Amino acid sequence: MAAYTPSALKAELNERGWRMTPQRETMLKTFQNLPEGTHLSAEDLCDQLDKEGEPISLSTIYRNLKLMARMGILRELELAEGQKRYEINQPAPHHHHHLICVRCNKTIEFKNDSVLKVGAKTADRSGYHILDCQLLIHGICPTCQRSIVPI
Amino acid sequence: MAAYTPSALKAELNERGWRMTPQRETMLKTFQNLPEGTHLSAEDLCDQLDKEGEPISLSTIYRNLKLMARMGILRELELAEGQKRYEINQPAPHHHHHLICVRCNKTIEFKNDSVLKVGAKTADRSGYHILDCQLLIHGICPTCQRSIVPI
DNA sequence: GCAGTCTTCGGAGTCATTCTCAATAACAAA
DNA sequence: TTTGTTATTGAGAATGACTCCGAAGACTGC
Ligand SMILES: [Mn+2]
Ligand SMILES: [Mn+2]
Ligand SMILES: [Zn+2]
Ligand SMILES: [Zn+2]
Repeated sequence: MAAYTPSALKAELNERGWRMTPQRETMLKTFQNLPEGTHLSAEDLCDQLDKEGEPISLSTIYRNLKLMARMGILRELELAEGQKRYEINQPAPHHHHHLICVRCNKTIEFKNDSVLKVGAKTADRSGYHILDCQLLIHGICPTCQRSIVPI
Repeated sequence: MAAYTPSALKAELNERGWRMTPQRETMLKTFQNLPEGTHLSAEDLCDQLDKEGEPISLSTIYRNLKLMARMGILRELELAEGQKRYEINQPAPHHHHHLICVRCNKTIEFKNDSVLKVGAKTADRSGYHILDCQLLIHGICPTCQRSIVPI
């Protein structure tokens, strides 16, 4: 749950016998420069990097998304149906949670420090090294409540 | 976020122009009678119903799991990799959250009313009709912290 | 530099989930 | 109770997000 510089990432990778690569640095920088509220899928990221002239193969993207999520650099989100989305894992002042409409997937981000504290305390009590803490609220948004469309 | 009887389920289904079926009643009862801490995948449920002599086709199970989750009767959980798991959505005294090890998927359930209140308040403030509220903590469990196995 | 091995790439493969459609059966109205 | 309408089921096919594979490339430590 800390912000990473490329060299901090390299240090942590090497410490575990892994290697820094241009692809990993590109992915880190891309996520760090994303506007708040952006949640990228693997394909989204692949397309965006293509457009920016720094293409990375889809397999590499999948591999490194999972790696960086398990290192606590990225958070893995299950917001919409069918595919995982990722965002940078920011510490306290930027850390946030998600409120999602199950019908139209409209997503609202919100912050709450007390939830974050509950998360830290709970993980600690069980001896877990915490990587991410997200409150997920599913509901039906005002628009969808009014709509006649079922489900 | 309320407990359902078969007739309450039928009433709510009919209200929307949908129908009560033996399959839906069987699924509801099965989830209600599950021991606490049980998280079933679609295939788990299919296998269990086969053994109990009340088989339901896998397509029907998938269809109704999603339906019941969107009605707020079941909660859809993304605990392990690769498949969704479901449990009954209990109100306040039984409602709980999950702490998960990203390496071995060991899962601990815990209760916290203040988080539940934050969830209700947040949904309300945005006009969302709340269906589920789950705090998801990802971390590394004590055993996996000690293990030499990477990632 | 060099050896060792971690990583990348592209394509093939996997499998959870969704789709299709004919047959069935709730539901509501008569 | 009977009947018409149409939601639902079941079996298998199809989809697609994701993983695996193997050869080629490239970090790291020595
Ligand atoms: Mn977000
Ligand atoms: Mn649970
Ligand atoms: Zn909506
Ligand atoms: Zn573990």
